[in-house]
Amino acid sequence: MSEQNSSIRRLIQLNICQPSDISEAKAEAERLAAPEFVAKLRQAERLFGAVGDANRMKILLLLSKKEKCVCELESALGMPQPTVSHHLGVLEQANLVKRSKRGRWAFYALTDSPVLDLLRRLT
Amino acid sequence: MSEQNSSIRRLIQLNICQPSDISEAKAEAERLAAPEFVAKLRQAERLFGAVGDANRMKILLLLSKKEKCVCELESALGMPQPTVSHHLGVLEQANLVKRSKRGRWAFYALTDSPVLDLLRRLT
DNA sequence: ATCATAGATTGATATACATCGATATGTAGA
DNA sequence: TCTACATATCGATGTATATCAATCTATGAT
Repeated sequence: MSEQNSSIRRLIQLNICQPSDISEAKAEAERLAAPEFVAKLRQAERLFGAVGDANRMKILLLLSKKEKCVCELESALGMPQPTVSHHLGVLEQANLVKRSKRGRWAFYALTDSPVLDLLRRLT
Repeated sequence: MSEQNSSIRRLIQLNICQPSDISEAKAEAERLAAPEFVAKLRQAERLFGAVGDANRMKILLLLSKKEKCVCELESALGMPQPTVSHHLGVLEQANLVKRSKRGRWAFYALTDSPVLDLLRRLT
């Protein structure tokens, strides 16, 4: 609340920013560091981290038209099954896809996350 | 176009999916692998990768009210200056913030990216 | 019950990335 | 020009994550 470094004292002296700016930022930072908020950030990290990979984006876009099983994705993307499975796991943890097992097959379908709308806008 | 693995042949035989599904997925996958699209994916990776970090999200949220210089962020977040500078660099590369140098200070302000709207929705 | 098979998990390896001390760069004031 | 200083960059280190061969699990078919 009080320990300001010299740079900031100078910022205030030179009227580049107001003391209120500094204390407001400190207060906001405290809010961002609260355990409750940290949990939200972790979830957002998982979400953004999950889409932030080209191969997973490809998977999401492939699932846009219709749900698919692992072997379909494996074949379409030309990547080994464990790799596909791994990425699907990450996407599932982030709640971007949901799995439904039917017989031997595991079908993955998109959930309706706002992140997916954004992904489509961006690509 | 033709080399289907046995799993897929069985999927079709059992009428779990149509051959057209497979060829459509292949076509879509080819589109996703095109150099032009790969560039888009790389840019999206940079963007999602940039927001997909708790510290950088904190920075973005702190900048929401008003642009700030490095030392303000350093003080508010209690992290060393090179770390803050590094994160701001990542955010700048992703076009999420823009830098304006004023005297000795470097002020960073948010751009108006749709990702930021999403971040606010999620937190 | 046994076998074949779709997919998950494991484990090893490589690569990417966060962190942050040390140092370089550029700017302002004297 | 010299000094102080805000920020950027470098470099070393630790940690996380992608990839994929090998293996395990679970399910359906015979």
